Amino acid sequence: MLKTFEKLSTARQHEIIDTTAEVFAENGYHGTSIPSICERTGISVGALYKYFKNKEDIYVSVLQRGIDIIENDLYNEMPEGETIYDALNIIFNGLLPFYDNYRQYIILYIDAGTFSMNQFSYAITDRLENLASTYHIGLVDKYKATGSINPDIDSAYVAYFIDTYLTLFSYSLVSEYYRRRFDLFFGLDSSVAKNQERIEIILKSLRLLLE
Amino acid sequence: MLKTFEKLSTARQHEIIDTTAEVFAENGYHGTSIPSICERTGISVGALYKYFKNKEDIYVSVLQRGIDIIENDLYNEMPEGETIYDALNIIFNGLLPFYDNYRQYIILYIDAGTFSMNQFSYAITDRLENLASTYHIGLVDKYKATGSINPDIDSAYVAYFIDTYLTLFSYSLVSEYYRRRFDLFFGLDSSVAKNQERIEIILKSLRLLLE
Amino acid sequence: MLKTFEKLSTARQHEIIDTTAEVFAENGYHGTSIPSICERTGISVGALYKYFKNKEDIYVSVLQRGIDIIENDLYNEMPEGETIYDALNIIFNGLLPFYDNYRQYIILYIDAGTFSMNQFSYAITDRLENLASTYHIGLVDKYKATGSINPDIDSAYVAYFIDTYLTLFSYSLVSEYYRRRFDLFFGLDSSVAKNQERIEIILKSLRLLLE
Amino acid sequence: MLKTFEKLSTARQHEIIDTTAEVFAENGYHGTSIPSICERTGISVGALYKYFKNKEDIYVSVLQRGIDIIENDLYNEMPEGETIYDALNIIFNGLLPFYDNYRQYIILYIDAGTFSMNQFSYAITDRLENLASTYHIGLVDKYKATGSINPDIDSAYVAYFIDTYLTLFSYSLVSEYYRRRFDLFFGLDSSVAKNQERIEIILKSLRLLLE
DNA sequence: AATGAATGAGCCTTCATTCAT
DNA sequence: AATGAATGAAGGCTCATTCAT
Repeated sequence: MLKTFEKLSTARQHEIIDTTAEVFAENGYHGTSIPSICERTGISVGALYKYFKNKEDIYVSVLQRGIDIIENDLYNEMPEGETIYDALNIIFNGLLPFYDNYRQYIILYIDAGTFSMNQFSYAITDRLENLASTYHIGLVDKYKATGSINPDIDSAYVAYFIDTYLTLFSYSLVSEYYRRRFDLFFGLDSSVAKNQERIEIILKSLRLLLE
Repeated sequence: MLKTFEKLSTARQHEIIDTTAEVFAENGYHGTSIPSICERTGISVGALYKYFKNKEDIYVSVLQRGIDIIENDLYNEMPEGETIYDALNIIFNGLLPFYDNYRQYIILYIDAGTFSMNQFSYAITDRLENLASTYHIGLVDKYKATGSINPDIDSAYVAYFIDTYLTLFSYSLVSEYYRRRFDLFFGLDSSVAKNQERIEIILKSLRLLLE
Repeated sequence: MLKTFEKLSTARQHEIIDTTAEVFAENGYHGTSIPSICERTGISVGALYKYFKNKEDIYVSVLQRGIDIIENDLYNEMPEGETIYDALNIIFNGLLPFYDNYRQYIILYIDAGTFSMNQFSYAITDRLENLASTYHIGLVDKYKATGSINPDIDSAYVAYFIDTYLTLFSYSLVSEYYRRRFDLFFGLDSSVAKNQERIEIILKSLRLLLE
Repeated sequence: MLKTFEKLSTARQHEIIDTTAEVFAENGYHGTSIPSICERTGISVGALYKYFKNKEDIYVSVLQRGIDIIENDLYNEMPEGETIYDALNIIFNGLLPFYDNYRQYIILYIDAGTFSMNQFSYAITDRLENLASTYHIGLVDKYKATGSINPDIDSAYVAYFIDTYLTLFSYSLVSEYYRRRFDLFFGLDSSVAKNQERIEIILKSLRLLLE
């Protein structure tokens, strides 16, 4: 027999989880109360506890949904591009609409790296981390083949480099802290700088160091 | 009139704050209770509220102390080294003893990048972020002068690159999440890999991309 | 129109009530939840509330069934025996199989004597208490007639004496408390003593004081 | 350092526990809510949880106090009396003022025999049960010595007999159920019968069967 | 200056009961 | 007739903060 929650329409399930993710993103796990989730989702306390076992189960479900989204929206296909820089351009720009729709998941993704969230690392570790390393190493290998990157360099090094910049750029999209950190290095004024501008700097940086 | 807390000996002040930092690091801001701080520090509730205005004030004081330590222990002087790689070797290895003494502050430093901690950004932003960018740009400039790095490249790019790797390595010292992420890229087994090994990979990576 | 519950086969009705009685026996009235009853009986919440008005009604139905059983299984016929001691031997030993099948009702019978269950007294008082006194007074009168008991003693005194020992023995079958109390008086080791042994002590006791 | 509760005056401690005992007696363990205890004792929830670890701890403390009282008020000294019947007369009548002051503890004492309270038997078993058996066996032995009771009968049998009648009389003082059971046997009208009358019947009963 | 007892709002969770399907 | 999703009050317990001593 299906779990109660799984009997809801997929759209409704997503709506509930995405909204809940927002609340967790805004306040953190411990800072989020069950009533506040109920209020935002329009679900009664009783119903919520029919849907999920407890607060931890709610959080894990949110994290799983986040990974699903990242998997489907970000890592589903390799971008087409003449050189790896074209490809990276597409990837970085692709983050912007993702950010518009699902910024809460980027936030939770940062939270997941936090020490006090270690108890949840089991819930994301297996799937998410593999995803990024596999994807980026694949990307590098692909462009090694087309000659736009030096084939003598171990792909892992390049892939880690790219992933790192991508990760910190994602962080900067939602965290004032990471945004200021970036802007400070490159002399940008955080209150007016545009993400487009930041992407250009990053791409230039990648090019500079990879070529 | 002096704040009550400041009348304590400096050593006692540090002892209290460092211990409190541990508790916050372990449980996060919302997950930390005042009674748990009192228990760990051996201070009575009444005294704690004489020392600090409220929970938020305690947290801010902890963050300030963290920056003091980082400033004094990590960024106080440029390492001596023939090439920039020698210098970086010293810097990365210098993190290990720092980690032994003050890992709680690294954890709090990660927490600070979290969205739900944005309310505390003001308390660290001004000092800490400047510190890192100034230091690393200075470092790069210094070694540009000695010729061990290409003077045509804008120092900001190199400095950001170095700072990024340093930051993520710090994170990996305390966060399972970041540790696994790194290990996954480079095919290390997280349960046995040593930090020394990770530092070598990072230094090789820096060298590879900078030379 | 018949109550919905009464349209079920008698066997099914008994099955449901006996199982529900188990749950109430294990956890007490307030400690028993409707969902736990549904789970154990395999009945849906909706159905349960079609069968019974509310939790109180369920409990009362269980108590009524308990009295039915006691009436039919324990007090339906006088035991045949040469002397009253033979008869009592049969009665006490008859409790053991009853206990195997319906221990939950003995438990509920103890609960019923509890102050906080006074609200349910009405549901059992009228039938159950009369049953025991009538039966035991009848028993005594019968054996007075056969000469195995002194006819000058008021039957009520003897009957109450017998009923008391029978009641406390029943209690000891299900309650650790009453079992230990008995064993302590007679120097038995609760962890190994057998019910057969206890019955013998009781019968000896009755004989000693009645003869 | 003393527990917070133990810093209160003994009178206040007793006041709190005795009142709490009343609430538990009226509603049973599961039927009693923490707020209801707070309301009746005039203590705040926070204070209550400073005094006691949790609900179970409160209950156990109440049980312990009950045993203290029983020990000091009921079993502290052997009654003086020419024959054992004089002594028993004193004992049974001694229950009446005890009942006036501490009826709640008699109720809890009944509850303790309940199956769903088995989890608490550890808290009373060791002290209370020994108390009664030791006392009554001692009583019987004493009067065997003075010749008012047949010295050939094993004291345990007589003591258990006495204790049983005493126990059920106590029960009848607080439980409608046990009161009616007694009255039914002896043809009393529960609505008008006096305890004095019941004591006389019991004493006559003891005399009848012991002599 | 220091203590820790006291408060009661708020936490997570479960409950008896209703009602649309 | 039967299901089980939904409700929200109430459960036990912890918390940040105050204040009398």
